[in-house]
Amino acid sequence: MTYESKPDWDAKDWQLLEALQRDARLGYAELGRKVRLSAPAVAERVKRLEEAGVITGYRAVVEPKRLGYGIDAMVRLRCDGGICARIGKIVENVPEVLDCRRLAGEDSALLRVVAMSITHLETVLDRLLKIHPSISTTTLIVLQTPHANRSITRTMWDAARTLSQD
Amino acid sequence: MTYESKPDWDAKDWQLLEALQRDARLGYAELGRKVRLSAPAVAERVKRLEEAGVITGYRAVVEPKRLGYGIDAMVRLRCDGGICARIGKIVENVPEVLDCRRLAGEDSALLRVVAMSITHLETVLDRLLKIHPSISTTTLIVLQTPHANRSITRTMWDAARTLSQD
DNA sequence: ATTGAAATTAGCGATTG
DNA sequence: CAATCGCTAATTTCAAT
Repeated sequence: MTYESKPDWDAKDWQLLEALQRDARLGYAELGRKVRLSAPAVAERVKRLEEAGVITGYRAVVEPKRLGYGIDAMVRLRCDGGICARIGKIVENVPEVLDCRRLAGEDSALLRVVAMSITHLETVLDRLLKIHPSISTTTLIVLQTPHANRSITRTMWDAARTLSQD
Repeated sequence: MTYESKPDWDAKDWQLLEALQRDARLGYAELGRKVRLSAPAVAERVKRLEEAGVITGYRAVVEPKRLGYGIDAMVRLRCDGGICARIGKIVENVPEVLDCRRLAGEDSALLRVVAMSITHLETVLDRLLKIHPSISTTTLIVLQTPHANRSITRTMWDAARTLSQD
C-alpha cells in the first residue's frame, strides 16, 4: 500500500491497457502497431504498468459451464467478527468459491460459487455452514451474466475525472 | 448454446488451462516445457480449448484502485420484469458497472460498481435509479477482496466428479 | 525442420526540465 | 546538464507451415 511516483498515464498507456484487457496475448510488436510505438518502447511501458500495480496479471477467461459447472450462484454470508476476519483464508479450501469479498453492512461477505449441479451446490453450502455455527447464508442463483469483468477505459476515467472537478 | 462433441480433457489440457489462467501471456514454447509437449502440440490443444468455448479470451487484470477507483461496491437491484430483461443493455452505458448478473429471487440483478469517491458512487447510483421508477437499489461496500476470479482446476473438477458419483 | 517473425538487450539520439 | 523516452540494430528465441 505504498504510493507510486507516477500517477499519470498518457494516451498510449491507456491504449495499451485497453488492448491488453481485450486480449492479453497480443505481442509487443502487434501492440506497437496499434499504438504507433516500437516493440521495445511497448515492452517498457507495459513493464511500468505492471510495476506500478496497475496491471496485476494476465488470465485466460474460462467458461465454467463448458467444464460441467452448470450452476453459478452468489452467496451472501453472515457470521461473527472473529470468523469473518478469517473468511478469506477459510474459503481457500473450498475451490468452488471463485470470488470472496468482505462487505460493510449486514452481510459479512459475498461469495461467487460455481457447482456442477444443485446437489453439488448443496454440499458446498453445507461445507460453508459447517465452518462455524455463527455462519448463515442466502443463496442467489445467477440466471445470466450480461457483463463480467468489463474493461476500465480511458473515456470512463476521463468522464469520472470531470465529474470530480479537479 | 450448442453441445460440443469433446467433453473430455486430459491431464495436459488441464495443465495448460491452469497455466493460462495463472499467466495468459506464456508462449507456446514455455507452455510446452511445463507440460512436456512440443510447441505445435500445445498450440493445437489451446486452439481446441478455445474452439470448444472453454477458454473464451485472455485479459489483463487491472487494479482499479491504482487508477483512482478507491470505491468498490456491490449493488443489489430490484425492478419490474420488463426493465429487468433489458438491464444488461441498459448498464452498457454506465461504464462504472464492471459486472452485471441477473438473479433468481427477490433481487433482479447484482452489479459490481467501481467509483473514484463516494460522491462519484452517488452519481452512478442516481444514474441507475433514473433508468426507471421501478428500480430500487441496495449498496454494499466492499472492504476487501480476499479472492477474485480464482482458477478452475483439475483437482477441483475431480473432487466434484467423485461427489456426483458418475 | 525450415522460414519468417517476434522478443530482448544494448547503444545512440532527441526532447525536456 | 541530467533525465526520460523512444528508436535502430543484432542476437536469440519463438511461431507456423
